[in-house]
Amino acid sequence: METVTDTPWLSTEQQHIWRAFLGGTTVLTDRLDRDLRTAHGLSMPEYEILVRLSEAPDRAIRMAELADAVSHSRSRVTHTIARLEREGIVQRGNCSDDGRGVSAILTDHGFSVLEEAAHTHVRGVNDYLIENADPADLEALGRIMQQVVEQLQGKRF
Amino acid sequence: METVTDTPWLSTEQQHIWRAFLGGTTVLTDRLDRDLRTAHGLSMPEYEILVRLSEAPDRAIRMAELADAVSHSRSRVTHTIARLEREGIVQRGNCSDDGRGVSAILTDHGFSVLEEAAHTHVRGVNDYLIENADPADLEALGRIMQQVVEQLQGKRF
DNA sequence: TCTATCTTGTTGAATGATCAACTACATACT
DNA sequence: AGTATGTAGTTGATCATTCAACAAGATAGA
Repeated sequence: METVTDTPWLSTEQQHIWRAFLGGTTVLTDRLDRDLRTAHGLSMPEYEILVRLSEAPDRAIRMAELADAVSHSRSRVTHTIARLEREGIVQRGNCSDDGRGVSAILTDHGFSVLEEAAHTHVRGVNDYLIENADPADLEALGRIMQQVVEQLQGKRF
Repeated sequence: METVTDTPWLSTEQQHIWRAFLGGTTVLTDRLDRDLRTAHGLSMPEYEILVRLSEAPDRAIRMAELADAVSHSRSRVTHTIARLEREGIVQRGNCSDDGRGVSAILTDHGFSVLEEAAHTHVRGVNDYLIENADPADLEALGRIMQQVVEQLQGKRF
């Protein structure tokens, strides 16, 4: 007899979907990461950060806000920004309103690195994912992942 | 004028889908990984390996084959199996037919660890992903990711 | 004001992943 | 047989991520 605490095992079909998802995300992110690295010396998480900065007013975002935007820990963002700073791609600045605050700012050099990297990345997303998928299926993908984000975003436990 | 080498920039809608995908996979895998870690001391990549082993004849798979199955590098699998071996979850064995071959074998203890972890993992997949998605959308997800796997699988360059 | 508590961001150690170099066995060719 | 090339797996160094601990400023309440 079933109780509410029983584990709801996946159907065969659901297992196939889940494995395709796992395998697909792995090979896709690996490939996009590799393309960016070899052509521009940028990892995908780094690229994501630069994209956010490039879109922000003054190309600057506070560390905590940036961490939330890309769903990384604060510590991770600190380390990543430190690396990017060493390469002259971003710089740090203080916040006027909050004495604790630190902003990451995209430099001009960083912006041009990003502009070049964007070609590689967008071409990859297009070729590996979008090009081979039915547009209706892509919309379904968007709906599902949007739902996942809204459900889990920010919830650590 | 456009040429064949121009970068095909994404439409606004495609950008939304892509960002939802990135954010969704990040929070989903983070959450599933955290659940497994806190409850069973296993990472998700480790869990994936144990699942493959549990389904194989004699609960054993050769290192290279295992690496391919989970899309990890050989080196990574070597290190991961070394860790799992230290914990008594897998053990190594030689291949009868190939002098170079090494098999990873799931131990009885490893199997029972996996059995328990499976409850946590499957519940997570169900609650975070499957439960909140339209079944037709899930099928679309499966189609897309299957396509991605087939296109990129094994291609390093 | 004084205190307690929360938030921000950083630090350094420990863990895990990547990369290049290497050993050993297998396969193919002469 | 002998040689060359390919494949399996490991190793250790380097790099990135996580985690716990911390310092400093913000906020709220007595």
